[in-house]
Amino acid sequence: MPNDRTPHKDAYQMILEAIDVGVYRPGDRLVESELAERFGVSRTPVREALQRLETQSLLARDGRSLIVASLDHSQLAELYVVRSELEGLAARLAARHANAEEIAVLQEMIEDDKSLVDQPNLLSRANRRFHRQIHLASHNRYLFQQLDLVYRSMALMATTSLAATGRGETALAEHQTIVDAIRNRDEQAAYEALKAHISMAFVQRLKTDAEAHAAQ
Amino acid sequence: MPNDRTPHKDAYQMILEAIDVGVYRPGDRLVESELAERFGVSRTPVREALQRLETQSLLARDGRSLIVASLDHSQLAELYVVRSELEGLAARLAARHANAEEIAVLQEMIEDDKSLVDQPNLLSRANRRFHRQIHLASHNRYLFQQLDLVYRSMALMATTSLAATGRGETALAEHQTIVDAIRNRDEQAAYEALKAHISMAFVQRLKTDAEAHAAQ
DNA sequence: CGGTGTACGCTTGTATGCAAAGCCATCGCG
DNA sequence: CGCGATGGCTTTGCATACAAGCGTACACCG
Repeated sequence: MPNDRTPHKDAYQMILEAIDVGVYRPGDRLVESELAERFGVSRTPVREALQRLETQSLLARDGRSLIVASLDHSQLAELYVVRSELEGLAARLAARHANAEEIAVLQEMIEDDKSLVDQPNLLSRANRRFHRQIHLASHNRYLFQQLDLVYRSMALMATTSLAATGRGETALAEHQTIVDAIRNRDEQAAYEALKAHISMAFVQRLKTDAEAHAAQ
Repeated sequence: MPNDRTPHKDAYQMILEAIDVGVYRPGDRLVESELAERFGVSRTPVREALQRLETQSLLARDGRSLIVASLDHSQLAELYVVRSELEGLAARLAARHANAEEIAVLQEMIEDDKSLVDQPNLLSRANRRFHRQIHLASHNRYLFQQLDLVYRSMALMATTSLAATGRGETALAEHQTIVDAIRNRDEQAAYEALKAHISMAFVQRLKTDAEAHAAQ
């Protein structure tokens, strides 16, 4: 366990990270006293963290206790529909509202990320940063918040879909298309480019999941 | 001790309702011990409820304490942009996925609501039910959840925009247009009709707020 | 007279104890 | 031999006690 002696960021952050990293996987049961001991705090902050995670649908109730939520196929599809629309909206608004500095940052991110195409995990993190920057550039805090929720739910998916060979390069090219559209203030093009990007990611995920399922 | 007879639904529900009804108004500070006494429970469940409400942005931090969040003009505008897009998506998906029974319910709601046009408060509740039914008819639980969040935030707006004279009738006519589009499986028409409906509601709200502001 | 420091009180954050409710296992009876 | 009921253990939910931080007000000193 990394940073154990750190002045306890927050029970919430720690549990969230544990789920994100995969210490706890969908379906696992979370016991308050167990988590309390693991993180060296009492049950109270753990309880509060668990309830917050429950309201965000990262945890679900199984009888009386809480388990890590899991996404079945239809839930995955539903999530992508919502994500697609929200990301599209973010792109549209970013094309309308982003300032020159924000666009510059987006462009720099693409340049920087080119060196990461062979490291799926790092690329995945960079990818999140890129999308997050677009969300911010929309200058709409509700949209940002809703997209944050979507990304939290995506933490329940085990693997990154960027691990597939060639996906990294393709994704970066798509990112470039999106940034170009934003720079040109072409809202419709930005909207469509981002929706297409998400669609590609979804296709990739379905393929990856199918392979993982076949491998079992 | 007020409200002692209620079989303690939940601290969460009770505080939410108190905000909804207007017992606590935007900007009001919420003190744990005070709420605990008012609702006849200890601080622990109150704390948990407050944190849940905070994650939903109904409460905001002011230094160390929590206050009821308030919506300034730009936040209102941002919220409506997101709401508009999500409701539009819900209409589109409802046109695609709603079954005959759900459409029948929507139609019945319109008929029933015709008797309420002169009672803004009742009409407001009925209006929520109608929209909620569309959200359900989308058969997308993430969309439903996100829209639920949006409606929670709207609880921070004091008055209903349906109180304006004639707005009730107009709104019901718009509802009919939406249901017709859904019945005809015309996704684009449903999308546009709902977006137009939300746009009208937004215009009405801006007018209402302007009047309220002038009256001060 | 004004500014700064200190002390007190209010409020939040955390820990722990206690009660109630499931769940599982085992035992008894059909 | 199987099914059901009962008892104990595990775990959650709530209450309360305790500690720590922040703001404020008052007093003292410059």
